[in-house]
Amino acid sequence: MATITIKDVAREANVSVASVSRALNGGSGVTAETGQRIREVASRLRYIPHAAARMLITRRTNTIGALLPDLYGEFFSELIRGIDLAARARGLHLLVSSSHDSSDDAAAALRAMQGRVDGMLIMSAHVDDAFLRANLPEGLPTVLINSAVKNKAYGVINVDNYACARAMVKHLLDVGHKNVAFIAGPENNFDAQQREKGYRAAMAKFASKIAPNVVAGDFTEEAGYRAGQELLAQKKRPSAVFAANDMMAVGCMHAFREAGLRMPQDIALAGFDDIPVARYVSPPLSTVRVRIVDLGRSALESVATILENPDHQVAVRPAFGCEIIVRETCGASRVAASHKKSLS
Amino acid sequence: MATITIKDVAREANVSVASVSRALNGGSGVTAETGQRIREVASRLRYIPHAAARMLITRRTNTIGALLPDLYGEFFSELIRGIDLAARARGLHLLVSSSHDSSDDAAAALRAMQGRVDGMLIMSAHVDDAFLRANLPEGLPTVLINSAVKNKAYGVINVDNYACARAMVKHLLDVGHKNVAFIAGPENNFDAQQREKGYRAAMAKFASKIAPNVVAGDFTEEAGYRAGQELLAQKKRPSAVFAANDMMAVGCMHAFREAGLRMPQDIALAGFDDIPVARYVSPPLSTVRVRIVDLGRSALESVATILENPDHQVAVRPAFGCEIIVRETCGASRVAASHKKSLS
DNA sequence: GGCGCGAACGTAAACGTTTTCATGGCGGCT
DNA sequence: AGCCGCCATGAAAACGTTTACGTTCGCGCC
Repeated sequence: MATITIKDVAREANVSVASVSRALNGGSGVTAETGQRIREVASRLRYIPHAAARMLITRRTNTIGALLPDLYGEFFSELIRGIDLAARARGLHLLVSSSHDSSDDAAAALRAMQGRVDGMLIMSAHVDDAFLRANLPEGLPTVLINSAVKNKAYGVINVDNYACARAMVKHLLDVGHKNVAFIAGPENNFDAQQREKGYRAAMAKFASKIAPNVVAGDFTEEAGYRAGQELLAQKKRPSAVFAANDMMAVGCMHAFREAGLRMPQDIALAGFDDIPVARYVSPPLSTVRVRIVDLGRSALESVATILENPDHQVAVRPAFGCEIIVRETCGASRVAASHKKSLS
Repeated sequence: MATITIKDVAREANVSVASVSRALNGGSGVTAETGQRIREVASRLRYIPHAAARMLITRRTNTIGALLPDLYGEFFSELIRGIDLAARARGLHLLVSSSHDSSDDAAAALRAMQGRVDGMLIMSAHVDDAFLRANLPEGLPTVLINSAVKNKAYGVINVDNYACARAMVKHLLDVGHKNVAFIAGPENNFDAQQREKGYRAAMAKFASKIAPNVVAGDFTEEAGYRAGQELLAQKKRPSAVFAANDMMAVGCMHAFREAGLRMPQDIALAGFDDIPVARYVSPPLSTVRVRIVDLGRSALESVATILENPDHQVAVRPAFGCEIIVRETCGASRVAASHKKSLS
């Protein structure tokens, strides 16, 4: 209970507190012999430096804050895992604040972290330039994850939604589908916007004769279900549907099956995210996978880099790649092989 | 850049630092008028108290640490969400350290948190009584999640795996299956042990003529697949199989389907956890659901309670209940209704 | 042998709060 | 009118480190 301080160690080892500090930190400035003795005493006494006192004088918390939105399960845990892994590798601590749903909520969470962190990792839909300027102390190293904000003051790491969506649409066209429709995500969602842009770009480039066919959605299974019904009701039913995320694809799948359609024979389907469920629906869903662990890891390394050399201008990390996961719903030829692989 | 301190506020408001401190914290001991003026100046100057300095003098970090193992995605994020929600409601911060796979790893993570937290939330397979005594400073409020450790010094919150497994087995017996087999989890896993005990208890009580039939597993899909094959190779094939978790149930399902068996007509199947995938496999998997968010929330409240009145003896919270989710694989009669409900 | 220099170590200031204690003023009671 | 006590306020100590700056000592070189 009686917390023991550096003074206790100093007294027990017959040295001054300064020497104890030197021995335990740098190690330079003390004899190898005394250093040894001090360390010995310290561990015998189970001395643990008072973190707050150290922070106070050092002006370093060795902690990074992570501000995350109310995230879908799988994505969240993978992201945290990546961040945490990288943080521990660098001896940094991780202060998290997740599941805030309003802008005010996020602002409060952000302010609460003030002074407890050396840098911030922020991922949130509510975050824009004004928000950051209002709630972030200037000079605090900050990296934005999946954000549309473009400001020299912040690092940004984004998934290359545009290129990935484009690639998936191209794939669908390549395997023979002409009339590819798209189920959009929430309007104000940056990921969703980029994916839609990717869809439109691919259509414009590789299927210029077909008009883009976009129906509304909001990333929920429910919306996917409705969008599926809407697409089936169209005069000219699309031959393939690309949903802006897997949840909507799953909902869409229900609508198709309800209508008695087989996939991919009657209609093809693809999603985005490769959530675990994608493998287990039947037929297994073709989708686009993002390496989320790497995203988190990279985000942390980025903020750590800024931390280490503040002069160094904020490096905008290259956007992250994804990979096309070919399962059964997209009607590609190499179905069997791909499916087996994805199960192993 | 120039961080502004309480002194700056004091000077600007023509008061002493003591008054500023009082005005910003308790509010008592200072005129309403001066208090107002001070708060005004503080917010104009965008003053934010230096957390470390406050911790140093207060000996309170207002932070609790969470030590978590390498957890399966869904479970992890739900748990964190619950913890985080409760923490923010109480104005506490959350320092997380996850995905450590060895005991040494966990010890290092634990030690690194020393002095940065007021209390700990620990969930890990590697944690036993000796480990805690060696790595945890005595007197640090600690709550263990899903742990077999019984020590008056720590709070413990467990899922009632035993009762839930027992209930599921009873359900399988109730709907007419006689010969219920069990696929076990890892031997050293506490959850797995409890679930197996629940299985054995239910069999002993409600199907005393049938010998328990347990095959080995380790919570992976792969193990479930092998266990499924093993069960099919038995002289007398079981009429129902209860897997210790959903992942193994899914693997088992693959084995059954590979053998041309239909579920539930030819053989029934049930899992544990209600991971999202359970709804999407076909046929949808009957399983046992645990309210993980509540588990996390409750764990945090528990440690916060200890924090607030240290005298109060550590309350061992009652174990958490679960619910039986009846879908299609268990062959119960009310399939349609239940399925519809679970999708809504 | 003295002088200077570097290494080992000690002293004390500084970090930004909270909190205890002292001080002064003001109002109410006798 | 005088005194007591309360309340707002200020001064200063304390929290446990790190680090700049002295001080001492030993050693090599002139």
